[in-house]
Order: sequence, then structure tokens, then C-alpha cells
Amino acid sequence: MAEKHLYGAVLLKAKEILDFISNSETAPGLKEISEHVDISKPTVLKILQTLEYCGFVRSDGKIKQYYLGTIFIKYGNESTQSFNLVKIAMPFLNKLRDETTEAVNLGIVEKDRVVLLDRAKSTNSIHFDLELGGTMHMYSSAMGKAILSHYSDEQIDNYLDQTALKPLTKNTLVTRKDLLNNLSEIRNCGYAIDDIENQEGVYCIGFPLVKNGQIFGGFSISAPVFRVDEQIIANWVKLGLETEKNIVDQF
Amino acid sequence: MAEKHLYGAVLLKAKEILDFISNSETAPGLKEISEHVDISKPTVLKILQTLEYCGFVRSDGKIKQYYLGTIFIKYGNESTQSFNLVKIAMPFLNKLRDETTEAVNLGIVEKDRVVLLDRAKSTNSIHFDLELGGTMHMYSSAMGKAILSHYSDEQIDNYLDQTALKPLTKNTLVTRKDLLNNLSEIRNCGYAIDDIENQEGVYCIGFPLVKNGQIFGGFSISAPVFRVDEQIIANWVKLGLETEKNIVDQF
DNA sequence: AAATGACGTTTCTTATTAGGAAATATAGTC
DNA sequence: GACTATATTTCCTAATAAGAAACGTCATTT
Repeated sequence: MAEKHLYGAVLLKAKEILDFISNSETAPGLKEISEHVDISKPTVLKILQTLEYCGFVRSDGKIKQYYLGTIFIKYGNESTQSFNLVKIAMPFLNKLRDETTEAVNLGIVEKDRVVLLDRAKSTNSIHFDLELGGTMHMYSSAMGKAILSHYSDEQIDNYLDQTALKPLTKNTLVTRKDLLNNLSEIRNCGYAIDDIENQEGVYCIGFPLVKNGQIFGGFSISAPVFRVDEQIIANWVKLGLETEKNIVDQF
Repeated sequence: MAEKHLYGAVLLKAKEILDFISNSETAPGLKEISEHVDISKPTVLKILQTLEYCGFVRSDGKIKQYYLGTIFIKYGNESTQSFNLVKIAMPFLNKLRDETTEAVNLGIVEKDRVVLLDRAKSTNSIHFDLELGGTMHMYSSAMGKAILSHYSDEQIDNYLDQTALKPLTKNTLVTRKDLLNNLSEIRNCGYAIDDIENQEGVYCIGFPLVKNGQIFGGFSISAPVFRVDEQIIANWVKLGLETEKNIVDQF
């Protein structure tokens, strides 16, 4: 975790603490936080008090439990809105969701991972929603592969050198050869399929967003695998490619 | 800004910087940030570098511009989900939105202000969306007044002692007497009206969420004033009160 | 093409802040 | 009413932060 000569030791500690709170199933207390981030209780306490003063955490109860503060709702919303892509694409993606009834997700790549910027929720009662701001691997997700397929050979090599292709399901492409073949297919047909490669039971079709040879994001349609068949997929591909064109034209 | 004996000077500075970025219309650079938060450029630079390393900001360009990081999308989503209220209430509020076609907002009170936790967006093409995580005054908003009406006399006094009733529109209730009268009406009828008291052109009906005498939040229906009339309001009140009952029963 | 100006970045030294062991307080439990 | 688990305070030393000034870099002007 420690990097070169980074200023702001307290900030790095605060980040660890926030991440731990963020990743905890149930809101943790001081002792639990202190143990997990491996910083003494007094120090963690002092940081938590300042974080609370700033609105970055809120706490509850006498044996205190810490939660992420509501200010992050504001910051998160503003982070999302800072991407022109979101403002431009979401109207089209909402329309695509209405046409398909399935979840439609919008993302960009940051540090070799796909980040979910926004989404249109499925209107079906059975569905999987991705968590806003959550990340996925490029190699396993439809959106990620769609984006990766527009990288240069050098960039792809670079990515693969730095990334272990761990299986996430039994369908995950885990060899360089399989993935490169798939990327080549994607480049040809213009869309990517994730047939339960990223998450059990979930089928996705991903589309790249490219203008002037520059990839600036991607989107995907995501559905429980039991709801898809060849005809439906063909229709989603058609609708998705139209949507892609509309978004790119506006960009 | 400086409080008692708060540990973590860097955190407080980081918070100032994040707030400044958050409140800027266009993404600011180092010089602009340094001037506005009144901290020297080297210090701001070092903090920004650490914030960027943590994913709290991202930057663009050679003459750098700073934006809030995408990690806040995740944190914000998790902050929202940490409220059981959101999980319980939103299905009912989505239904209420479908019935009214207007924006339906869910909030709680934090430090004397209403915080917007989540919302169902209006389906009308002309509409005002509140910003997620944004805050409103209690005295001027329908949701705020609905909540305030369930405070004890002492709590209300306390609130009024600490709050200047500044007019936000020409209809804002700015005298203690008018507000107390209104709160008394709200207590009787069970809902609050904001007739362009909080924002130009916007009419809201607010409902408190109370269980066992304990106020735990509120919600509101919000519409452009030109779309409301007496009959519509009567219908929204009926639908809102039903929704309120459903949410409270589940809580 | 040289000069200017507007930023971002680095260096370096002193004053300030952070860190954690140990003691203490406080609440829940048996 | 003693016990246990957690939160909080104290206090001193080691580590960190802050900013003035100098420097680098890029874009624009003359």
C-alpha cells in the first residue's frame, strides 16, 4: 500500500478506514476498525472524530457503529455528473432499457477496471442490479471486452501483462489466446458477449463507445441468463448498435 | 471552521479542497483551489496528489483540472444503502411516482437540514429534480416542515433559535409566528404544503414518517406549480397519506 | 523566434502534528 | 455487583506538515 514519498499520512489512513467501513457488511465499531486497518485505537478514534466532524462518517449507538456519511451521496452524484458521457448517454440508455426491459449499464475504464458510472434499472421483477460505482474486470465483462477490443495491440499486451486472468465463473476466458481471439471477433462484429463469464447466472451484451478512433466508454445490456435466447439477443444487438450510433453522434 | 482540538489538520484541509471542487461549476486547477481555500500551492498540490492516489479526485490536462473521483459514486451508493429507510420506502415511493407522475423525494434530517437520500424521478418532460445528497432548510421545504412539526416544542424552539429564517422566495415563511402556526396546521392535517416557499416555481407536499412518536424521515411530492390545482393536490394528499401508512407499517 | 505570462512542481528548513502505550471511563452482561 | 468488552483520555517522543522562494513548462504575444 505505501507508495514512494506520499504526503498526508493521515489521508491514507482515513482512506483505509473509509474503505473498511465501505466493505463491511455490518457497520463496524472502533475496535473492529482498529484491528483491521492495523492502526492503534487512539489514532483511529481521532481520525474517526475528524471524519465525523467533516461529515465523512456518521455514528450510531453507545457502542458506536460507523457508517459512511451522507455527504458522499452528494459527492457521488457530482462525480457522476462531471462526466459529459453520462448526460449524453443516459437518455439513450433509458430508452434502450425501455425497449429491452433489461438493465442497461454505462461505464468507463479507470486503472484497468470498468467503473459503473450510471445505469437504467431493469423493469423485470427478477433482475441483478450492478452497484453504482462498482468495478468489474475488463477481461470478464461484456462492457470491458468491448472497450478492450479497441485498445492498440501494445495496450492490450500491457493490460494482459499486468492482469491475472482468474476465473470468476466456469466460462471466464482465462487464457491469453482465447481472450485475444474473442477480442478479434468483437472488433469485427462491434459488440461483446459475456455468456456467464463474469457473474453466475448473468448474460451481458457490451458495446464500445468510440469516436475518431478514441474509446471513451462503453455500455451493456445485462439480464438473467434464463431470459435470453438467440432471437432476443439478435434484437438486443440491433437495438444496442443503434443506441451506440446515437450516443457517438451526440458526443 | 477551526473547532476545539481536532486532530487531522490534513483531513480538514482535504475536506475544504473537496468541497471547493464539489461546489465549482467548472473543474478548478491548482492555483484556483489554492486561492479559494487559502492554503499555499505546494501544500494543496501535495494534498491533491495524495487525494488522487486514493481515488478521491481525478485530474485532466496539462494545466490540470480536478474532478471528484469515481470512488465517491461507490461510497455514495453505500451511504444511501446504509439506511434501512431507503430500502423500505423506495418501492412505495416509486409506486407513488407512477401514480402521480411527479418527482417523489425521500429524506432525513441531519444537523438541522433535510438531506435528500433518494428519489423517484418525475416522468414528465418538464420537471425539477433535486440533487441526490443535496440539502434543504426545514423551515422552507414541505418535507422539512412535515418533519419539524413532529419535534417537541423545546426542539422547535431550539431549531428556531439557531436558524435565521431567510426568504428563499417571496412566499417563504420568515416569521416565527407564521411558521409555528403552519406547523400546528401540519400536525393536525398530517401533511405539509410548500407553495413556492423553497424554490421558485416549485410546489411540494411533504409527509412525515413517524413510528411510536419517533420521527425517522419524510418524503415529498414535488411538481412545477403550473401543473397543480386543488383537485390534483387533494388526490396527491390521499395517495401520499396511504403511502406514508404503508411505509410506517413496514418500518 | 525571443519574450512574456500563467501555471504547475521542487527544494529545504522550522514549527507543528501525529502515534501509540498505558491508564481510565463507560456500558452491557451474568 | 463483579466482570468483560468497548470507547476515551493522557502524555511524551518521533515523524510530518507548511510555505517561501526558486525552478520548470507550456502557450501566447510581439
